[in-house]
Amino acid sequence: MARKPKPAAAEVARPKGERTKAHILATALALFRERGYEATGMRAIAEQAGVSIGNAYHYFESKEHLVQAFYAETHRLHLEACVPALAGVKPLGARLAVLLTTKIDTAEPYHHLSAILFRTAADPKSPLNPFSAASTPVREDATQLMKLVIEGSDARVPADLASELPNLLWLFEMSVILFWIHDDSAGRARTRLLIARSSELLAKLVSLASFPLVKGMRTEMLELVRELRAGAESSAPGTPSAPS
Amino acid sequence: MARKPKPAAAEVARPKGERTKAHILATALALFRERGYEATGMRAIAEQAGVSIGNAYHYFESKEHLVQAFYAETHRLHLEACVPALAGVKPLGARLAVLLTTKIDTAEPYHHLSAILFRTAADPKSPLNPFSAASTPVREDATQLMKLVIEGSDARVPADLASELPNLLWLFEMSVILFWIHDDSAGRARTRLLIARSSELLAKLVSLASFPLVKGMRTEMLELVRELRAGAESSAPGTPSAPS
DNA sequence: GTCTATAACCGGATAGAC
DNA sequence: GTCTATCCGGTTATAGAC
Repeated sequence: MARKPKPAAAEVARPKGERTKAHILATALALFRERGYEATGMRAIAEQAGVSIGNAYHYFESKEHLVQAFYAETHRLHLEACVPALAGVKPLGARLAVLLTTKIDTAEPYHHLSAILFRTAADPKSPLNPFSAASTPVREDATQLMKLVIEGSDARVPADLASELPNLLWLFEMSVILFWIHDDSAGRARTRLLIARSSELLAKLVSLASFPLVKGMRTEMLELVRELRAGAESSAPGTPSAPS
Repeated sequence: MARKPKPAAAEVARPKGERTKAHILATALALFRERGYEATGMRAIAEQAGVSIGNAYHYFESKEHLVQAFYAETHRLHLEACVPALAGVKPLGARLAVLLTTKIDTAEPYHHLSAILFRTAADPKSPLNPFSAASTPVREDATQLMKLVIEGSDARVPADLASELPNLLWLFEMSVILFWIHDDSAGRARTRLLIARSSELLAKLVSLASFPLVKGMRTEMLELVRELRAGAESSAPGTPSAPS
């Protein structure tokens, strides 16, 4: 019953054609970067990678799935840049600004690719959309990082707000990225202005959340968010909510 | 020098092939509604409309442009439903809810088509994206309606906020529509919940905007919005801004 | 110069053999 | 897992008709 003779040790390290997959992805990203997404055909990718079209489709369901794979990679890059940059920074506003700035800096080489990714955000059926089940791991990673930003700060966050804040700030992050995609100013100056100011504003808002005048609204808003999430049974688990 | 003999009166009414264009659009919308966007081919549209493919492309640059044309039409429907429904309603929150509810009700038959439209919102290059120059007239119409909602209410809005509020609330409207697109609950119950509660919350926020604690933030936020718009020279004139 | 039609193109995606 | 051959549908080139 010895099903797998296993030729030698240390062969588990590269599960067969995993190399091929990584190679195709790397080739695709390079070509996207050089020529742009639209101008790069699947035929060109396959040829450059030294495989056939059919083989490329064996590893990636579609051209857009190549972009999704790239998305996972940029998050890794973001993590590497963001976490060290956060060291020693305590105010919430400043930490938020660090997260967002490192985000747009690490993603800069793929500015136009990000637009492709975001294009699918509105399509409920696409597996690439950030609210879909398929994107859950990436979304979780992103909110996890946001949680680190909050908890590492010296801001006092009320308990009820604390549990939702990472999700709410992730939505804010998505908004900033959407703005960035449309931003063609030199050095993305407009996005940087937006980040600097809105981060401070949001931090101030959080610090004000316990004051009597604002507290009622905070409670109402959080209750709404909870109810909306509760209503999402069959739909995607991660629930988008509106800005307040 | 009589350049145009003008055969008879009332011939200016139908400028030639305008009928054909309208007919193609109507046919396309019907087919989209019956079979869905993806499942409806340009060949099928042309055939059903009794024209050739080439002719269809003479009137509409692309399949997506058919969707843009539909968008203009839904706004007309929205207007017809919204304006009468606003009569007699004075509180800002209620008026906002009326605008949003009539919006999703009139657009309901084209729920999945709206997703197609929104898909392009992230693509800076697409003429269909709501922030683009090509979409300016439609966006203006929408903010104009929002202005009517605000000015017809009994809410007291500070002057500096008043000039920006229509634009800000238009962004809010876009967010609600994005939520609606992803909402597959029965009767769009979750979107209706979102509309009812968030409209009230926003109205409350506006009424609080003059209180000392909040006033500073209001000023800062409005200044940021103005600066962002000022920085948008070469880009689209209508500038998206972040939620606060 | 505005409208209409036919035939091809092009590129993403699939079928099925090896 | 890898390939070749093919499909399919949006789009374009181009020529003729009003």
